[in-house]
Amino acid sequence: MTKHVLLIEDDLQMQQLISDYLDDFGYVTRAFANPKEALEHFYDDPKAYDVIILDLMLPQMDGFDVCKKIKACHDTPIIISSARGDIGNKIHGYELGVDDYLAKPYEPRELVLRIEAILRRAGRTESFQVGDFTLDTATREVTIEEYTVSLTKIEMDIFLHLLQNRSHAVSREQLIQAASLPLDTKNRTIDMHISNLRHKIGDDPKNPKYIRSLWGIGYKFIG
Amino acid sequence: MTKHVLLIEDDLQMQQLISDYLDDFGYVTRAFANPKEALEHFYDDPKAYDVIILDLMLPQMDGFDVCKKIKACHDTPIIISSARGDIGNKIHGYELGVDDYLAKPYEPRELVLRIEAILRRAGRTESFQVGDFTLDTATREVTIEEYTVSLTKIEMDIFLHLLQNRSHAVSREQLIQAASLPLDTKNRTIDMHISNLRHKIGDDPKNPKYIRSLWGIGYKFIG
DNA sequence: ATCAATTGTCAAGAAAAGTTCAAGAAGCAT
DNA sequence: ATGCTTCTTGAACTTTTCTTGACAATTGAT
Repeated sequence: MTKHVLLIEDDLQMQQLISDYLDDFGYVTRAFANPKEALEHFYDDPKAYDVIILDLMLPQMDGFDVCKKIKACHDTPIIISSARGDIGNKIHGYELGVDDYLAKPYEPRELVLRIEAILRRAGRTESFQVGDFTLDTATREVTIEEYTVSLTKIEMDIFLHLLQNRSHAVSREQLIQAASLPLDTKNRTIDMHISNLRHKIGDDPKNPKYIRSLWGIGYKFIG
Repeated sequence: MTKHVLLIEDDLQMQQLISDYLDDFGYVTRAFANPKEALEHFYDDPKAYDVIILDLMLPQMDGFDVCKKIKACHDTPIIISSARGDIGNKIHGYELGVDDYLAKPYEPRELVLRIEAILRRAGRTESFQVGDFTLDTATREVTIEEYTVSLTKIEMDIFLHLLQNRSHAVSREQLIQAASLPLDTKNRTIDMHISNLRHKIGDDPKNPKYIRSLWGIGYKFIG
């Protein structure tokens, strides 16, 4: 299931950078420089976004006000992205129900990690369907035609990443990242997880219905 | 397709380490310790490199200046590699259109991941059309009129090179280079790849629709 | 027409990448 | 601790891809 990010950031270059980066990780980002517009858009469908990234330094409106208004309407996770100088306001942020905090400048990768952490935290009891599968990220159970199996954490992470990029090639490196494994993890390890995963969802590598091996490239979920 | 990396790094040991590591992943790295020389080389052919890795702490020139000059000339992705102490300058970097950051010391593996992410972002040319064909370089699949075949890496490299030079003669030596094969590869090997390729795309050497043999010269893609 | 050079394809074996086993390590719950 | 599950990885095994010699077919030159 593709995750949607609402980005409220007035620095257009920063906006672009983050959008592109998140894009690489399979997120769909909608960005606004103007908080009023962002809020208007948010009100249209408060459940549309999985996480909101909010810059505190905004024109027209105080970032805290934006935060309050969002939280008053729907409990979408918020990550505050603010200049280092505003760090003093950190506590303040948490009081508003902010879920995480990043001081600029930060590494785009760091942001992705935070988002993932929050989504994992927030992704309670949420079960959704993709193709033949019904996945429950909370219990890590996958149901396929009346038949339910439980995946391990790593298997679930890998499965989700394959699903998020279905009909696209996914390298082992990407999967290592997606499952937050150490960077020096061997390829064999991924193969093994794929093997176990295939076994659990009843797939056959020689004649794959779901996960296809791409020689010298990685794997792909057949969409 | 081999990716080229321009490495600007004054620590020679670091330079060697990174070069070697990237080499393992199939990148061709050109390294400079001196930013002026690097820039001169860059100006020679600004499109020659797919990504530039730039150390901020350089002799003779400020890293930011290098960055600006590069970006002013051509929008090659830049990854800044800086000592942890310089992190404070990060925001400055973003303003310069830097694409990603790495704080030293870092794992070479991490660098490879960043490069791949950036190339993925930059190389969104993933799927494109040429004549009757739709090629997907990510999955190495070629579609021709509803019919899809997957090529091997070498076949894809050869096919791309033929396509890039369509209606021009291409020698076997060129194809050997294009597919990064050893220089002493026999001609028969290329013929065989061509044969397999023809078979996959449904071409007949005696009556070629796509790949024509040029006696004593090589092959050419009929445009 | 004859001949040498070049090309097409087969088939065999080498090399590379993928799959799985199995054993031990690491993590977790009781 | 103890037992259970999960994770990791080398090694064995399988499959795919690559390479190349062999030989027939084709081409161009004489």
